[in-house]
Amino acid sequence: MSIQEQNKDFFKFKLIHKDKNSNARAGEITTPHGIIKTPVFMPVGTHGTIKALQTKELLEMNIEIILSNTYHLHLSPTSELIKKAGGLHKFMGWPRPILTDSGGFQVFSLQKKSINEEGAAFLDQDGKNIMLSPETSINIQQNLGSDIMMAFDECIPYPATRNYVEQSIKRTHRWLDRCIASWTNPQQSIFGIIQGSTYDDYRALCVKELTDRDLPGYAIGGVSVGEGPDLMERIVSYTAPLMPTNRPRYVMGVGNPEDLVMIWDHGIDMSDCIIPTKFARGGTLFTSRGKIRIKHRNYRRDFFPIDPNCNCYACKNFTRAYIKHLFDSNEILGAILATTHNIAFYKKMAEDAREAILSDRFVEFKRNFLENYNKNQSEK
RNA sequence: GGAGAGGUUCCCGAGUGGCCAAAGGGAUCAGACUGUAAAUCUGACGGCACUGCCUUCGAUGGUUCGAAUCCGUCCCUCUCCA
Repeated sequence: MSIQEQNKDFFKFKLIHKDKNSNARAGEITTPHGIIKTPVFMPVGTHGTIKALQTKELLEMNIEIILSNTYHLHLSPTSELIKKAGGLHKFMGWPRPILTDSGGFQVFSLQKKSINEEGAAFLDQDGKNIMLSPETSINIQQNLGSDIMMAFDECIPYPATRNYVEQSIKRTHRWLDRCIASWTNPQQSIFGIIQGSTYDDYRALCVKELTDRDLPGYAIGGVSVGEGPDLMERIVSYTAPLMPTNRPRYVMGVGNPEDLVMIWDHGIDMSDCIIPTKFARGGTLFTSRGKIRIKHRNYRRDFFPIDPNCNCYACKNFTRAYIKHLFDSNEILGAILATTHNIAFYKKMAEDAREAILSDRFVEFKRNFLENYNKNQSEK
């Protein structure tokens, strides 16, 4: 019996509506910790916290699901400790759904590592050896108690040769079977990850291999690894239609606001990205008129909110001049308000997209969004 | 009044004869960031007709092929003793 069949009492995806003029779709995911309306953007909380935000603020913003990370929580404080604390939800005071990445991205992003059939070996900052395998990754994620676990994969760097990609995806599929074999808790779903780099046939092969396993959800991985926006869209637009319509489709690690409307257009339901939180801490804020760099001199006497069209706490109560001042003074509240706004902006985007899809206006929504979003840039 | 220490590019602060337009911080300005080793990182930061030239290391006058660096004089700060 497949994982999907075994955990269908705990995990459901309902496709509510498909936009008539695009591939965009609106749905609903039911998990043990609550319902997620799609399309959804998942803020990233690698270390068990969305940097600069309190969980109560995320709840107030109606964030429905967050992402956390196997690798980092394994290093510290360890998944055993979190299990003792009652699981990650309880440990971090987050009652809603959590998706955990498997550590597969760290196989791509961290410098000191090696990969073999067994798994991936990392050298951590203290020079300690860290081994992550399909079994340890799933075991850690089960200790964390996330609602959605990601299969342990190799996120293939760009560019990659056909030969490398072929060897890598075969190994990732063997790893997937080992992940499935390690799975014990029907309340936790496992999503498989489609790799294949920029090669259509390998992407298609991965979709087939994964759907043969009948998993509760499927993700497109190995994008936003340096291939650029055009290739990313090509991969997503080719791969998404091959994916089952009755399962959530997740694009990992994406992206900019432009990327989000792009992937939604191609029928993607879920995505996550560090951009809104990380950019916020660097002073880049997203608005309906494009990005602004709040540290720039011209915001010194700007007494308007970050985005006049935004209803977030930061925009309702503070001016650009004040937030610039906080950044200039290196005050932590600057990062807090900036992150609050960026997360609210992404949340509103997803809500607006969903509303548009439900009334078959996604194409118009996307056009209007991009037109406004690019205005700022062209005015400069 | 006496003894001592010191004045360096926006600020702090290295530099005691050439490799010095002058280390390193800070500030400032700009950029980057896509399943987070990031409240981080990178670049610019005297001027210009810019593989070179000009101005700059308290002021001024010297020594020297060559001075922020050595010498004279002056101005100013700080510490201690009266």
